[in-house]
Amino acid sequence: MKNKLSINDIAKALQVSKTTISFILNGKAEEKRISKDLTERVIKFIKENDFRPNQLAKSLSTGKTFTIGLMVEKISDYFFAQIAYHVEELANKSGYKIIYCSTENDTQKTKELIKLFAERHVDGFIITPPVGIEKEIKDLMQNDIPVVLFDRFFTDFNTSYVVMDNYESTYKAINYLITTKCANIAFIELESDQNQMTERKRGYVNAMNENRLTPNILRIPFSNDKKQTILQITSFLADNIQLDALFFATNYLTMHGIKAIHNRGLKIPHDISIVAFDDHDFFDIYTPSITAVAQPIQEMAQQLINILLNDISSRKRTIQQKVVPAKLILRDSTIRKI
Amino acid sequence: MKNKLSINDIAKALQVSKTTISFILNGKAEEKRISKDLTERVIKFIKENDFRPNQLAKSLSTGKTFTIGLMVEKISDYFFAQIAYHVEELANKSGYKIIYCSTENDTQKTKELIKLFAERHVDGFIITPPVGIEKEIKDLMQNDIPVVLFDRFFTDFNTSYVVMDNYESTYKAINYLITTKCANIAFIELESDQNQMTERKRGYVNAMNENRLTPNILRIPFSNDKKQTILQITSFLADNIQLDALFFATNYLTMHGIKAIHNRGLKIPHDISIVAFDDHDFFDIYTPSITAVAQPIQEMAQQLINILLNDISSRKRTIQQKVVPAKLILRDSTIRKI
DNA sequence: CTGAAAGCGCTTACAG
DNA sequence: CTGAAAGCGCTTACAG
Repeated sequence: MKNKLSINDIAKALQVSKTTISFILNGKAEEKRISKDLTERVIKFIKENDFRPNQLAKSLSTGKTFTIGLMVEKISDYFFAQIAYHVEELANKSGYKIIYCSTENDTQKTKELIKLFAERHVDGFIITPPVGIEKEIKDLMQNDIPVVLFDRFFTDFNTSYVVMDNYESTYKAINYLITTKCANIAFIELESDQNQMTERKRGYVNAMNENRLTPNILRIPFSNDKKQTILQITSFLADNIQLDALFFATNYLTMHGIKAIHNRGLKIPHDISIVAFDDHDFFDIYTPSITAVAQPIQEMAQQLINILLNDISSRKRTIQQKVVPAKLILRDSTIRKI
Repeated sequence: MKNKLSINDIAKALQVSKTTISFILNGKAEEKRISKDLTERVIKFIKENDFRPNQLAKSLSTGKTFTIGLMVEKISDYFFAQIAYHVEELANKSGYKIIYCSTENDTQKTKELIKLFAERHVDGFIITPPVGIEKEIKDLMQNDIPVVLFDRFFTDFNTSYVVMDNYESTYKAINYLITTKCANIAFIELESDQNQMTERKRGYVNAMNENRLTPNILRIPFSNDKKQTILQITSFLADNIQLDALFFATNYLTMHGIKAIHNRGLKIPHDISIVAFDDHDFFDIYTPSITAVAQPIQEMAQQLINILLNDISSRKRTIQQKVVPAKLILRDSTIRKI
């Protein structure tokens, strides 16, 4: 920005002190009892010259940047991309901008990114935490920087968060499958000990046990690529020909699982029913359409922003925890058997 | 950030001037011939106290924020979400952070957002421009702020950009359909006069004409919701039963088109072949898998960052324009007819 | 009703 | 080899 106007230039041009300009700029003209006449002259000048105060200078002196740090596992994933969209839209309304990054669920990378965002003095953080960053989160909180976790949280200490009801929604979905006469239901998940995953599994296992059915769990390593995952699910299906339903713990697993089901020449839902965790555009279009446990994305975004902005603007930090219910969207991939 | 260390505190604690601290911090110790002994003492102190300079202050005095403004049509769209992922990853390597927003292709909103980003002194812009923001782009350039457009550009004035070869890739895809003996090929597009769309259409029309086939174009209003789009395509199919292939100009149109094809009870590819512009995870999984014109997303992101960072770091602005070739990914939705 | 001055936390030209 | 001082462009407590 070369030769851009500053508050000083205006002060000089108008022969007024910059204090006065600043007050007017910040809508404190009345409060500071600046004369109407002067106020109007200044406003006119500002409009005519399209003056925009330098936000960096403003931030440096007020300590507020009106920037939120959004740290998600991977911005391009359907779920996170949707969250990013809604969070930005809502933040915008309150004058906040979003700076984002993908953690890739990498602990070390995330620690560094938190520091980088803190250096830039973001006003608050929205984070899907990988394991092992408890200390960094605590540091932020001790430094009085608002943080709200989402998608998952730490069970061993208290933070604000917005998560889905992973246990309940999975539990219900499995029970639904059972009402359709499925009995051999497998649970396909990522190898992860984060609570969003363990809760889904707990919902599955409890639903199965309560119905005197035997849980059957396939764990896919994180390091797998697409092809490996498809192969692994394919051979799992070959080894478990009794299966009549699959519950996929993430939407990407569902995508790969569908390929595997094809490889085995099985028909959905006739030979095997499937339910996906996390909805996706795709599931509605696919033939047959796919039953899914849908996260209420817009509501989650709204909660995240509410909690965060509220925390930013209030003087004392509060802990707020929201567990939002999911919605089981019934489609054609689950059908009554026999 | 309460009671955080500043360069002043360090200067006091170590009984050195802050000038010296600043030099050491910026790796200018040797250049400024600071004694090794002092340098080490300072570095040690910084490490021990985990001192991180306030980037706001730094930016205010240097004029550099190491922030890039990414303005896309909609961050949650598959294509833009992928671009966002790669752009951030690449920018990160050079110490840049990304601040993003969705323009929704709204001219007025975009103008305002450009100003908001400029106020924050982003070092450069990556923009998918809606129509009518030529003046704002020119202003940025005149103020010596690097801008690179992508996905589309303005034909009436010179800017840096990275776009796909929309004409050529569509032209080739249509010709491919013709080699599979399709003759009644319709082109389904969004009502848009932006060049990425008009170029795709030009590729279609030329390929048809050169083969003495009659173009048949369906334009979907921007304002349509999902349901309306599906209905519109469904009735188009009913009115044009001679069609043996559809080319969809965007991946969302493809999704809706597939539903419409289902509604009509047509089988892909037996009754009708389809080709999508823009690839999507979904297309590979769908049965039948969908032939698509794939944008080389990672390459585009790389070009965007190369051009922008190069422009940021060089003193004189350059105009760089890259037209990257697309790849026609043949899958099961296009099959030789008869 | 309005302004001079200090401060936010850095950088850097200049001086010795 | 090192430092005092001015400056980046704002805000705000204080004074009159």
